[in-house]
Parts: sequence; C-alpha cells; structure tokens
Amino acid sequence: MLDRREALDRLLELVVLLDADMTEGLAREGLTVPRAHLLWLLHQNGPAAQRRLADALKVSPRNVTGLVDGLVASGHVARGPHQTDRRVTLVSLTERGASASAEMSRGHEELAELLFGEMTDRRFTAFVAGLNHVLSRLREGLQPAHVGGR
Amino acid sequence: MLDRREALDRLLELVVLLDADMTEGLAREGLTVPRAHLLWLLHQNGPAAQRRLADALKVSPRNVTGLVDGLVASGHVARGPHQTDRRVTLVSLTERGASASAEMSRGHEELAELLFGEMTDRRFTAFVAGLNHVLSRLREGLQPAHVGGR
DNA sequence: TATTGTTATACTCTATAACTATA
DNA sequence: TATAGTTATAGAGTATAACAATA
Repeated sequence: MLDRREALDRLLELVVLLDADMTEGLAREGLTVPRAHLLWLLHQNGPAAQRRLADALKVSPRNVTGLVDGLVASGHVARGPHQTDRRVTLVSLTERGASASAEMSRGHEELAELLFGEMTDRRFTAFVAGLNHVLSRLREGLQPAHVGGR
Repeated sequence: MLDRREALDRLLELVVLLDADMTEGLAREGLTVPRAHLLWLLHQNGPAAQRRLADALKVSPRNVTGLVDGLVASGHVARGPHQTDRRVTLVSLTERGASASAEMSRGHEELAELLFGEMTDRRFTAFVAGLNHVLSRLREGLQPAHVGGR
C-alpha cells in the first residue's frame, strides 16, 4: 500500500497538472487564470462593482483595476456606471466575454468527463469520500505551516 | 451521489486550498513557491548548474537567474564555479537553505498526517486508487483545452 | 559553432499609500 | 467621515532577444 507521504506527493502532482492544463487552455482564449476567475464571477453572478469583485477574489481593489483593464483591452468585459451610486463602476461581460465563459463551462464539463467519465460509480463514490475527508481536514487545520516543495 | 461536475469543483477547491496553505507556510521562511521549488531540487539532487535548474523547472534560464538572485539575497543558496566548465554556475544550498529544506520536508510529513492520518486504511486505499485514475487520465489527455474557472 | 548565464526590455499579478470623486 | 476607484510606486514571476564568455 502507498505511503501517506507518497500519496501527498501524488496529490501535489495532480495540483500541478491541473494548474498547467487550465493555464494552457485559458491562454488560447487570451486569458490568464486571475482574469478567468474574474470572468467566472461575472458569468455566475452578473454585473458587479469592482469593490465586490475585489472582495470575492480576495485581492486588493487596485489589483481589480488592473485585471479589469486587461479584460477591457481584450474585449471580454466593459465598464459602466451604476444607476444610483456614481462612485461605483459596474463591470459586465461583453459578448466575447460571455462566449468565453460558456466555453470555460464546456471545458469544465469535458474535464470532469475526462477525469471521472470512465470511473466506476463505486470507485467514484469512494474517491469523493476521500476528497471530502481531505477537504474538511484542510479547512480545519489552517493554523500550522504545512510547507511543501510543490 | 455527487455529480461528476461537482466533484471536479471540489477537486479544484482542494487545489486552491493546498496552494494557499503552501504559499502561506513558505512566506514565513521568506520563501515563495517558485523559489521553494528550486530549493527543493537542490535538496533532492545536490548542487546544480542553473541550466539544469531551468530545464527541471521548465522555465527560462533568465528566470532562474532571477530566482537564484532572490535566494542568494535571502541567504538560502550560494553560487559557485564549476570545476571543469567555466561557463557554468553551480548553485548549492547554504546552511540556511538546508535547514529550510529540512523544515519543508517536515511540513510535508505533517500535512500528509493532517490530510490522511485519521483516514481508515480502507478509505485511504480507495482514495489513492481514484487519485491514480485521475492522474493517468490527466497525463494522457493533454491535447484538448480543458478550461476551468479555477 | 554551440552552450551558459547575463543584461535589456516588457507584461502580468500582487501590495500599500496617497488622492479624487462621490456619498 | 466613509467608500469606490484611481494614480504612484514597488516587488515577484514570467518571457524573448541580444550579448559576453567559454567550450
């Protein structure tokens, strides 16, 4: 049986591969991971004030300015005024941004199918159970520094 | 039973949490993820030419110059000459770099214990089986763009 | 001629601090 | 006085291209 430590290494390898897969796919649409993340929020929740985006992304307002600048330049989003509060800038998807989001959603489905499609229900269920265990452990144990070599 | 798509979302959430956990832990040692990755290679394989590091990290030689500059400034590594080839710069761990690596290794163990420690052998084995399945799928299916919202 | 590492330049993500416009 | 977003400044990671030293 695999060592706990080896299993962690394998899990970290998965993290690296997933990250590379996403980054590469996004690059084809002229997107980066942080920009796609912002796009995704608009896709899910509709137009939003930059401040809200900063909170949701857990990033500084300044940073959102930069991300939105990039997405405006690439034609994925547009800035507009808020109806009642003139301090606020509302960010919304353009048509290109909407189709890129839809494409992301499809890619997501495809990836799920690739990863889990040929898995038996039995194995899938067991895997999800382990995943849940690991996730709850991780959410609880945020205190100590669990450093890893990636 | 959980949907395939939901399982993927949960897996991606795990990726985010693991990344955050690592990044935070490394920051306490004055390290970043890319620098720690470089350190880890030295820890595993001993002193190396920058060119080798660039290949291993899949990054440009120029980038390695920058990473090593930072690690030299923080006292984790030192540059030295190659014995026979005077073009080459050998990078090796300082004492601080070695102890930081050892600390990373301990953190790795702790994390493995946190994530899997209280898991039954049965569930652990099932999880690893699923992990292996997902990993091999991902390694094979590198062609298409599997874009995701992080 | 080929290889190693550097300087030069540029882009992205990130942060804090100071400032403007509005509330 | 407080909030939204900007400009100013800075650091880190990344890339390509041109160049120097060495092989």
